[in-house]
Amino acid sequence: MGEPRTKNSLIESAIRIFQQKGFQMTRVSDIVSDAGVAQGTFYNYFRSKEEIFREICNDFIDQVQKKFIERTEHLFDGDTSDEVVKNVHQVVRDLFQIYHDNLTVAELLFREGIGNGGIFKEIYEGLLSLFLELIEEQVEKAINRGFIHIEDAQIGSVFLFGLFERSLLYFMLIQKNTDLEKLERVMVDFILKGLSFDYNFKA
Amino acid sequence: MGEPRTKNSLIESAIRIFQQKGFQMTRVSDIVSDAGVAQGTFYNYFRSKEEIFREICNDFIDQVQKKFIERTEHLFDGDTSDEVVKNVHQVVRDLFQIYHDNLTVAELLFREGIGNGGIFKEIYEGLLSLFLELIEEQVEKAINRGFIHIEDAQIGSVFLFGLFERSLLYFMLIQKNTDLEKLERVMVDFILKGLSFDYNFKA
Amino acid sequence: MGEPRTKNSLIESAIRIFQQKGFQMTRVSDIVSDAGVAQGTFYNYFRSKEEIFREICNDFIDQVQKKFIERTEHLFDGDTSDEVVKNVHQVVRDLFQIYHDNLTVAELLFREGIGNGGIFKEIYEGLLSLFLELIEEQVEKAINRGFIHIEDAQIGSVFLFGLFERSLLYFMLIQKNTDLEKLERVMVDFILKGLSFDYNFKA
Amino acid sequence: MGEPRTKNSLIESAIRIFQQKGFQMTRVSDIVSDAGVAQGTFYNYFRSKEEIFREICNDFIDQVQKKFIERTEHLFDGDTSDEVVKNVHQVVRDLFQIYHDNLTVAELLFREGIGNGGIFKEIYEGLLSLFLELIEEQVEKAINRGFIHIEDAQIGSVFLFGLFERSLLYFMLIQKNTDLEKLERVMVDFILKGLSFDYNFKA
DNA sequence: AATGAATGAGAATTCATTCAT
DNA sequence: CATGAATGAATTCTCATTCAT
Repeated sequence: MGEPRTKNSLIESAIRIFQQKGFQMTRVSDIVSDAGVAQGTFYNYFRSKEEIFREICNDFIDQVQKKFIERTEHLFDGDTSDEVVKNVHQVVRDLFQIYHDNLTVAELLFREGIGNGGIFKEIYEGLLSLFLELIEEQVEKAINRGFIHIEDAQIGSVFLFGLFERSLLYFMLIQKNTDLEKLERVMVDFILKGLSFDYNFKA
Repeated sequence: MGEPRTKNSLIESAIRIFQQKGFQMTRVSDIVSDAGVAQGTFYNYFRSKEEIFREICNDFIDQVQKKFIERTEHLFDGDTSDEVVKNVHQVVRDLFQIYHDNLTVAELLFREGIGNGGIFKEIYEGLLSLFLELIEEQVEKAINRGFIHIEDAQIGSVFLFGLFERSLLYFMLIQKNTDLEKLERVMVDFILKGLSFDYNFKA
Repeated sequence: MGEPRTKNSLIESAIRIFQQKGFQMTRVSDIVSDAGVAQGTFYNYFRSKEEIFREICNDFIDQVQKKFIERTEHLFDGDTSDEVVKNVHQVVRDLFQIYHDNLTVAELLFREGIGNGGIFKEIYEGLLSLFLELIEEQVEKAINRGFIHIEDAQIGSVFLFGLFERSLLYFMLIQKNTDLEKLERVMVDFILKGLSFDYNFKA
Repeated sequence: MGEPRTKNSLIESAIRIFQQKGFQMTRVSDIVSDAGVAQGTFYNYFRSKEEIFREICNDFIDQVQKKFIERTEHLFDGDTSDEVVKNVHQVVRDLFQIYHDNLTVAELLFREGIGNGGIFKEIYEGLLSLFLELIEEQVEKAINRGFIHIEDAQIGSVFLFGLFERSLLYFMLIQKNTDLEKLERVMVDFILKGLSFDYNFKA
């Protein structure tokens, strides 16, 4: 009873190997030998290689989705420009945190989702649309409230998302020594200016 | 002089199938049957499945690389803000054009490059670094000339690249009916404002 | 004294599943899950999957064998044709009964014994020879006593056996609603006439 | 071109091994090593182990079915008892021939069709029903014409079929040295008498 | 006796690549 | 150059059996 040790160690190994070699190139034999169990043991816990991948992603997806919705709702909240700026900072910081806490899986999902021929494209693209919609909604609200100006809210959302996702992964995965506080500061500044934010706005 | 018909038809088929199924999922037999030649014929022209992929990408990479260098060099050229704006527009438009002309291969390289476990990660990441360096150089120059302001040139470059690449692929591949002129306009505006461009600048 | 409950429940489950899926396709895990015990428990009672099958068959075989010998010995007993006819009826009825009482196992053994590649072929073919010998012996005796006439006793025995076994299984398994009394009547009539039985015989 | 040598040798090997070990116990590796080709070669010709089995059976089934229909139609043809007897002989001889010519496959299909858990049960049982129907039809016709007497035509057909199939397989496969002409003679005699055939019949 | 996690040999199938014609 | 049959290494997944608790 309560023997998820084997299962956990399979999951940990799987994450590690998936990240190194990608889903397709990862062999079940790689996972089990990394986990130090027999080939058959794998199939006591997962029906297939795909299933363990889904199981790995699902936690992350649920969490990210929930937090993203939660945070993004308040992206441009505030009655004065100062409050709004503070809020944007807060949201960006929170999203940084989510990614940071789940960096490995985030990368995994990102790569497999973008990568061709994947069964995971659909998962990833589902998330992507959701995020874009949420962002667009906030951008539109802010446009209506009159303190940001951009010709097309949807285009703006794609800019925000691309800028955010790409740089996060770049600075968290490739250029790892980056000062995240600075990144946040520069990002918020860039975004707000890009959106022609009215820094003197008062409700 | 013109490549033999057979080789071209293999390349065309390969591009089509790679794009549909991705590199890993594409079988040499898919390519040859699409091209209407025998299995063995493939190996008269390409040493391996990988080689045809590289050959497909190389043209695109060479071209993109050359044009990117060429164009980017003039990103912020100009003695007045009007001239600079015009130039940025020009560069963005040219890059749009390159992507547009090579959309299929661009997507291919993008997906395989991002996708995990690729032999193509290295190709893609090489390009990425090159582009980031080139952009950073221009951004730095513009900062020094005093008409844009951003705390960190490298971070800014990553923003520019992420924003540009992500939205291009989004609007060219997923939301295909987008008005590209509008996209260009909104993008240039967003970028320049995001970079605190001095719209009244005069050399 | 009574077998332990667990063993019996394993045997019952095994019979059910073997009949549904056949020996090869039945997994030990099917049996144990049907019986509601753990995988390991199976091996406290049976050394292997094969062993439980043998054990299931053995009871039936012993019984059938014993009764078959017992009955067949008296197949054509009797001093008048009436007595002989009555006896043949009795034997046929008894054999019907044995099959009827053990229909599931009879089918199991029949199918696995006929079916190729079986370890059970040998068991089944052993039974088959025994039966054929016993029948032949009786047929020969009857020929010698002069009230049936057939050119070759062995061939006749195979006819009797084929006719009997095939129709029993057909009418008990496939066309289940058949009137068994009628079947008996028609069968005895067919057999005796086929064997040129002398209906006016008197010792 | 015209290289069915490999395919034929695979089929021959498959028949041999299937017969020895049965479908389930036969490994594709057994077949290819018997045929002297590589494992992969098998899959150039057959999609699966099941497919080669079906392909093997189909020829036989088609042939048997066609001839069985053809022959059985004339089972009790004739205007005098002599003619009818001659015809029955002819039909039995023809069916013997069909089985004899395809003995290996006939056995294969018989065993796999009877055997439990098979995908081939359905094929076999389809054939069985067809045959039973055809025989029954003839028996009924003969009853109506008044020269055979049996209480139930269906039961009689099952007797005929069981007797025929079982003894053929017994004497062709197990007791191989049997005199087939004698078998035919004894069988026709047994059948006709069993059916209370009127040996003095005239239309 | 009962448990059920762990085992690992073995099976089917795929597919890039070779090579004789 | 073109062909396409042959190859066989590699991979996923199954399941009877074992054994420590």
